[in-house]
Amino acid sequence: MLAVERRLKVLERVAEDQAIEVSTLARDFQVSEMTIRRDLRRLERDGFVRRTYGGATTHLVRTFEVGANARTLRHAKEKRLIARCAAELTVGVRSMFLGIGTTVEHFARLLPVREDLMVITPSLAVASLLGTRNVRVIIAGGLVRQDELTCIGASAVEAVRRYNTDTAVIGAAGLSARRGVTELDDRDADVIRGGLERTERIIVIADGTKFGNVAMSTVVPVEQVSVIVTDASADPDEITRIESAGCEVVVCSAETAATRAARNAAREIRGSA
Amino acid sequence: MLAVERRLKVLERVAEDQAIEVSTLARDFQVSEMTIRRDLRRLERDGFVRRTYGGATTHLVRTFEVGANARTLRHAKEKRLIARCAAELTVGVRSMFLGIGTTVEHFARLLPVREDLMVITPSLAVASLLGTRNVRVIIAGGLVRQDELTCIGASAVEAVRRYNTDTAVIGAAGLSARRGVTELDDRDADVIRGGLERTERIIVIADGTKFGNVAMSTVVPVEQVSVIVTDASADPDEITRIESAGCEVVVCSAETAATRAARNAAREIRGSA
DNA sequence: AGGCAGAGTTGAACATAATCGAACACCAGT
DNA sequence: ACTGGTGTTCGATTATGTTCAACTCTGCCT
Repeated sequence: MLAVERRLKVLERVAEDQAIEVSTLARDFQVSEMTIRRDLRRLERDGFVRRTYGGATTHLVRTFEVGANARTLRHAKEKRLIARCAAELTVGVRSMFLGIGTTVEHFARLLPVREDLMVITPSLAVASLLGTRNVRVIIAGGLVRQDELTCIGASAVEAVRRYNTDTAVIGAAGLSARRGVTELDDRDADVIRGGLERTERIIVIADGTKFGNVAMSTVVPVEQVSVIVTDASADPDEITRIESAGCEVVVCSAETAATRAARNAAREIRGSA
Repeated sequence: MLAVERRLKVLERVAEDQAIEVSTLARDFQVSEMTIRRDLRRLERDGFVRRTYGGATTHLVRTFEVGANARTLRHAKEKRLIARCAAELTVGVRSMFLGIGTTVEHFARLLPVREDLMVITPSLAVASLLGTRNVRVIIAGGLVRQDELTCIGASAVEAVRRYNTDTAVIGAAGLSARRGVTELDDRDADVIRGGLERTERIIVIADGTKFGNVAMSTVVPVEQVSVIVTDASADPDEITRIESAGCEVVVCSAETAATRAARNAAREIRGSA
């Protein structure tokens, strides 16, 4: 195989899988890992892929798939689990505000696509994810935050405040009964707060490690949150405190997800018959 | 077998397989590799194939079914060349409007990063590309067009019209003296037109295949365009017509790009010394 | 939390293999 | 003898593989 041909195929694989390992490519193309690294370096130089430790990801969709970076990888299993549970809570919702962060991105990936669904978000990653599928997406607009690729600033806040939504699904850097839902970046917090202004129901999705954390900016107190979806690793005491503040907490487990998946599959089969 | 006959068959093989090795051809035609190289060199000179290390590929690279990435790869070499030339025209520019399309994405990839640069764009891809680097990016906002991931609609138009820019760099689906810069989607055209409203200089980047094309929506007549950057494959007659309308046309060639690269390298070496 | 060890990954440097093109020799047909 | 095509040789270039010290990540231990 020609070198150029291989490079093209490597790019094809990266684009297909969103993220791929050097070792896998080396095995599949029957060349040394060093060669793959050189190919990837070249593709990166030309801006086609993004190099990561041990592999590469597509440039645009950096956060789409597990393996993109350490943060996305972290608790990916839990996040997917949570995202799947949360997706079931939004059946029938017509308009949604989606926040930012890897958990929300997982949610966006697992959201069943419906043509009549309208989504507004300040996250470029979420917008890209849903925009390529059959969902009407509105992106906030405004200044793009460098590391997270989220829209921030006055015009972003103004944009998200214009829309009335049935449900908002947001992530959280910290989650506690005392300080509520907190974010690390106050500019992000401003925008999310704006998105929550005209929504009927707030769903927070956060893995267990976020419980008890307090980040700098409070987005919303738990009293205003309808449901928090998390996994079994969440601190039970904090859950109790949050629940006593009047906020429902749903703890997902692998079994319930599996059960639900089976049920959904059965429903689909019935539906298509 | 006659030499001309063999050359024809070589071309056939290249077209058939998209990419093929010199060694394979030499074996199949029972001639030395040197002869095949001479054949390929000749075919390349005449524009039929593209020579690569160890073989040759079709000029149109490959037809991938990878969605957006396939399109990005088409004429990628020309687009990179054009993008690199255009990047040199924007040295010192402080604020820029960037349009949509793969050529503009290439431009965004190859744009030298400067912290004092401000970019406004309706393209999620461009925003993602530059947002991860050290550039201040403003994304238009509004409805996200499904297949292209561009911001469209009234609020997107409104957003891009708010900013004053030194230079606008846009692509084109079609480019002709009669109909000017044209786009396929009128909603995209509306947004781009908005972005051009408050700019001092309009640069159009388009590979040669766009010359003479007319797409549905006219974005801007050539009279208002400052510079068009293209490659050597552009129709010379159309270039003449456009130039007589008062618009400068820069035709990039690999040599000038190579020369420039060498010059830049020399400058860097001198600079770092 | 934080430090540490070990496994895995990286890129530089060097070695090897494949490929390239220039130059020259050869051959057939004119 | 001239021309166009071809094969061969050889130094230069390019691609690839290997080794190794440095680095990164992860999980374990405190």
